[in-house]
Amino acid sequence: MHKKFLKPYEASQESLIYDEWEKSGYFNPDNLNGKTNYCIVMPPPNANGRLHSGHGTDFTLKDILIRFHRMMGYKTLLVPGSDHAGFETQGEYEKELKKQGRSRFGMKDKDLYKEIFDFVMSHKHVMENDIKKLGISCDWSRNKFTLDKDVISTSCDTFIKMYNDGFIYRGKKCIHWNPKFQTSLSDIETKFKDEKGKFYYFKYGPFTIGTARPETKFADKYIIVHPDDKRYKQYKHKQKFTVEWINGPIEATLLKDETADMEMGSGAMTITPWHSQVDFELACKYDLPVEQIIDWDGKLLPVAGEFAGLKISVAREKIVEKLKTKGLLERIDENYEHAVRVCDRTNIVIEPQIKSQWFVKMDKLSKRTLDSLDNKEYKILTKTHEKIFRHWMSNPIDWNISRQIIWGIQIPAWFKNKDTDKEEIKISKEIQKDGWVQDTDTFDTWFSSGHWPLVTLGYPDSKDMEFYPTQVMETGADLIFKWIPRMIIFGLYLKKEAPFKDIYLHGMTQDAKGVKMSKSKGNGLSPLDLADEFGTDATRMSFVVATPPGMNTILTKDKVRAYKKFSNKIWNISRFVLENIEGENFENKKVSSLKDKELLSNLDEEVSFVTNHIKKYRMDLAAERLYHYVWHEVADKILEDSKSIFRNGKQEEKDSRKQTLYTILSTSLKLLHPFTPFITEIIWKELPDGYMKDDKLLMISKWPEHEENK
RNA sequence: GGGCGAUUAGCUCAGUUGGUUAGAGUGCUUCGUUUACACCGAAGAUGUCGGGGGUUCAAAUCCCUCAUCGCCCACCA
Repeated sequence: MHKKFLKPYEASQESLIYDEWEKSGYFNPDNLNGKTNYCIVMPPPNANGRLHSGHGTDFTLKDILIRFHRMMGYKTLLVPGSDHAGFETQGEYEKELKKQGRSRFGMKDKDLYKEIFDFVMSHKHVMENDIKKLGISCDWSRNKFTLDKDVISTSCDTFIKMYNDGFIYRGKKCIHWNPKFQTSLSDIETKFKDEKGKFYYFKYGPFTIGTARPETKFADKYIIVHPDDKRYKQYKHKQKFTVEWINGPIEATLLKDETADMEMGSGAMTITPWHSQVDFELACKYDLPVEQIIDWDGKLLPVAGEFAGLKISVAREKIVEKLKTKGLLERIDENYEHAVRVCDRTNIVIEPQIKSQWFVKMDKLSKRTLDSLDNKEYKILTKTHEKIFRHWMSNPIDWNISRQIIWGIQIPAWFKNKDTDKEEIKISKEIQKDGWVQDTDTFDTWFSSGHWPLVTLGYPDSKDMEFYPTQVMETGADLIFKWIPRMIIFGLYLKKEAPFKDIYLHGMTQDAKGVKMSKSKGNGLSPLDLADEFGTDATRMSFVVATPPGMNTILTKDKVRAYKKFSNKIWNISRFVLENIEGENFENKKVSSLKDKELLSNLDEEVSFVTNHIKKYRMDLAAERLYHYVWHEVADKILEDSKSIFRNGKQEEKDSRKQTLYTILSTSLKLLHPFTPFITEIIWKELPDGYMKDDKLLMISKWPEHEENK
């Protein structure tokens, strides 16, 4: 009797195995004998966060592919890494600062960067332990962080190369400016606040225009009405008018555009492109001049005439007063409710301003990406996603890569007389003296993470570049137009080759109500909690089964619980088989019974099915098939049948069956290993040496032989 | 506003290119403890495959339409 197997299965035994795998060195391809490379790069999770169920699905699928190919004899590499997660982490750290009664405003950028860096480094191991807990067989000796020196250096090199090749230019964009703290803010650093205010109606030539911000209107020269608005039918698009305005007569032009809201006020509005996102877009559409009215401190510029230098809050009433005197004020709506954009943390009202930002020209790069797809240099596995991808890439707009945060890679651009007519630019990674000031903006996170397959493999000259291009990029479907195109673009641009051969996108993980799991909704199921409660193997199974490529999956505890029972089943099958083959020597015996030959032939079919489906990225179907084979065939039928043979059969029948059971068990363990690595490795230790046990570690034992196209 | 997808047993979902009697898990009913396992086994009940129309010898599967839900992107659509 096997003493150890008298105990029931407990998932807690899993924790001992990962160390053993890691110490064996076989996560590192340098220690594998295979000739053909098989490499997958893991999308980097937030270094400062925990893994969520999306990562669970993500990493489990990759690990299945890696473990399968390792057993198939490939030289496999799964590269781990972590992301600095710009916005999110800076926000987290600001909360931390708040607890200490401090604020990022007033801090030097460099000091803040250093503090966040140390903060993240001290938390990174938590997320990494999460990956280990899920049993992911990645090579930790190649671990990467998105702010490692070489990543920064490579991203900057690409920026410089693209600038010199004419792919990068400086263009204007409307940003959120905090005038008190003299900084621009990202979208998520701002929020809307409902406010009750006044809405003014002024005479503007033959029109009545409505506005909540009279102080911005000095240089407004364009009136917008809806093309279908019957009130303005008699006027023509681009018709000119001379109108009396705040500081005397000006020439105004009428534009008919659908942006105008007929329901709002009089249906006519004037635009102030420098201080409004929507107006700026209109100005770009019609190629209108844009003029700054309010300076960076929130005071009026000389264009305001007698009001120049006044704070906008003071100026407003005075301007209304003047217009009233001139007889241009029609009426004031006192109860105007609207949402004002304010700084998320300081509640300071945001002043939209136009600032120059860096853009990447996308037309040629996108076209090249599509050409490469047409030439089948890489494949997108699901047709739906290929359609979305093609559509997106066929209509590229230029990519704004400037971000107004500190926690990122600072753009290697230097200025003299920035944002003036005399602006001078120098692009360089080196520190510049003589009055040159570096751009305070950082790269959009996708700019640096677009280099991920390159930098994780040590681009440009590391030996690891032999793993480039990688085999497959497997990630959440939401990244089809964020990350995937960027990686392909940079791969093609720098290395003349797409960074992966296949693109496999899994869906989003949803809760029981079909809502996407996310931190903000608080409906997530932590894969770590699930692993604690039901075991990692069960959790992995639940991530895989019923998760076909591209489809959303719903994760519930009931599902995981079902696979915990499955783990128990595997354990007890093994217990039964091991107890019955105890002390047998299989070397010279053959399977003699016809029934047993049939069982082994059925087993071959399982091997073929599982193998071929993993190759086709249908891990979901492979896992489901294994589940049914192991439970309802092996346990329910074969084991039950064996009991009567062992009780009443002839010696020859018994021997034949024992041999058959051992073959079925060892083969099943191999087939199951990529899906449920822990329990299979634990049981593998108990198999008698020799015969089917070709290596001490199941992880690197040989995948069962199979027929190719069954 | 635009795009994409889903709708199959009480619940959560499979169903690969159309092809016998539509399948799993979970839940439910009855029975059962014999060489692993009660985290078990055996047997069973449950479905107008969202509604309507079309193509076909044949539709859960292909086409059209309506309804409901979800996801993504919002100067790209």
